[in-house]
Amino acid sequence: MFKETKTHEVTTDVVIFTIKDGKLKVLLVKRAHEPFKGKWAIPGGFIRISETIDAAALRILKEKTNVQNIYLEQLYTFGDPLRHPTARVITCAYFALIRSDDIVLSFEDNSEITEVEWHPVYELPPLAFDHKEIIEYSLKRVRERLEFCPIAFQLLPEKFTLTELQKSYELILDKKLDKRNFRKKFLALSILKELDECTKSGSKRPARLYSFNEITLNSKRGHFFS
Amino acid sequence: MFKETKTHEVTTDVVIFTIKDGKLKVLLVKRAHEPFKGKWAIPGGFIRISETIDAAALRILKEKTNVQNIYLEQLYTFGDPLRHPTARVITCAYFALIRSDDIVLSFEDNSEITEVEWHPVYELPPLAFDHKEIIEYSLKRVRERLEFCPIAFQLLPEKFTLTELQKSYELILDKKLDKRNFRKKFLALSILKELDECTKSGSKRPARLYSFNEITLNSKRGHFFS
DNA sequence: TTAAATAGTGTACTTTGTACAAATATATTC
DNA sequence: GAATATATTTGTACAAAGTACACTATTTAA
Repeated sequence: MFKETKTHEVTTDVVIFTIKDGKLKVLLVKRAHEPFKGKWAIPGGFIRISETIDAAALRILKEKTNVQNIYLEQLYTFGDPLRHPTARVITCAYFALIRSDDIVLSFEDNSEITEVEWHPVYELPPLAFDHKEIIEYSLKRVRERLEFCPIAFQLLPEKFTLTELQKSYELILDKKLDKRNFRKKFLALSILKELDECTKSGSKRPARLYSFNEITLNSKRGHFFS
Repeated sequence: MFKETKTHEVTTDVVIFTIKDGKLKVLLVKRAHEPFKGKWAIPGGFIRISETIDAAALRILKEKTNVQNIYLEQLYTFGDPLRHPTARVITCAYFALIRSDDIVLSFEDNSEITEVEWHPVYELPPLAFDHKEIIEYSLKRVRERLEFCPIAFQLLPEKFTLTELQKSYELILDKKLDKRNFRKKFLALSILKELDECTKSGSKRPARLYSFNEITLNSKRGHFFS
């Protein structure tokens, strides 16, 4: 069925989420070579022999987006012997949340890849390997996190309106939320700092701007205050 | 610092919990060889080239305890380059919950190990590698699962009293719970089947026996009804 | 029969979540 | 500058879930 190799190869793949053009999107790269040449895939690469897995995931992230200091959490390790058609490759998957503003996607002269692009997570193209499963699982995890911890702020600019915050929740949970209840809950949490500024009205009534108070995140679990 | 190898080695280690003698315990094995010769460790082994990671974890579990069909969940993948003193070994850790009755621990003529024993999780000996961290993290995970899903039944015999059930929660959470509230909550969940039997009074007033209704567990997340 | 041990039970209060509709502030346009 | 369109903002009543808390009942053993 597949070529036996002496050892496993170990990679890390990173599902990178952002909100862009009013949609929840993931970063995909188009593969230059077989297997799955020309297919879209989530960015990934081999873990180097002297680097931690976290460091490898961060390196992959940085190669493609040039961002650091963002929410990055280990998701799950996928190791079906048949997930790669020609070798035994175990991948330790991560997911990340970033703000898409001022991010310039890049290849870094990487001949492995012919394109890098944001794709709406609810309208994905056919994907290489088991990457569809990995994205679905990371979406599930992000939703779970959202229940306990306002990680959505990783997707928002420094200053944001309550409507923008709610919109990010709705995009991730893929359902409408009640405006009054959403505000009540968030204001009760006292993790929002009400600013003296308002939107300079791109349209209609200006909205109050908020920022997040400092939050200590434990990336291994994603709870408040570790 | 450590010998460079061409590739990573990939293992799986399994934290196996049980309740025995009124204590929450984990299964440890004593290592026969270096590194960490003579030190206690959680059972583990290399993932074979054609087996899934789940299958490898299950194999390790079966080698030591001869049980199957129990709750086994992937925990986290630990990959610090310094976690193993002489090689680069990435380990995909799992945890399992089993009933300790009628379990015969075994080596299977394994020269890697000189002893197999249950150890109270709150009084651990010095452990090999990063196994202390792995056990601590799995304890944290078991506690999280307990909030959503009655996985504690994996630790109990087929028929049990509410006091026994509560005791298992108290051992895992490491705190006392209120008897009335505990009972109210569980009976409201309607996942318990009240039996017509009582304990044949090993002591004092006999207690009603219960069993669990069939529950569909999704081991990747551990929620009710997948 | 009495004492000791464990099993079993209910109520008031607090907190959290949910359903739901009207008034307000600005920009645009006529 | 008046009217209109659009997005912002606000509160209350009800339901559900969690928490604190103390006494009675049944059995065994002395």
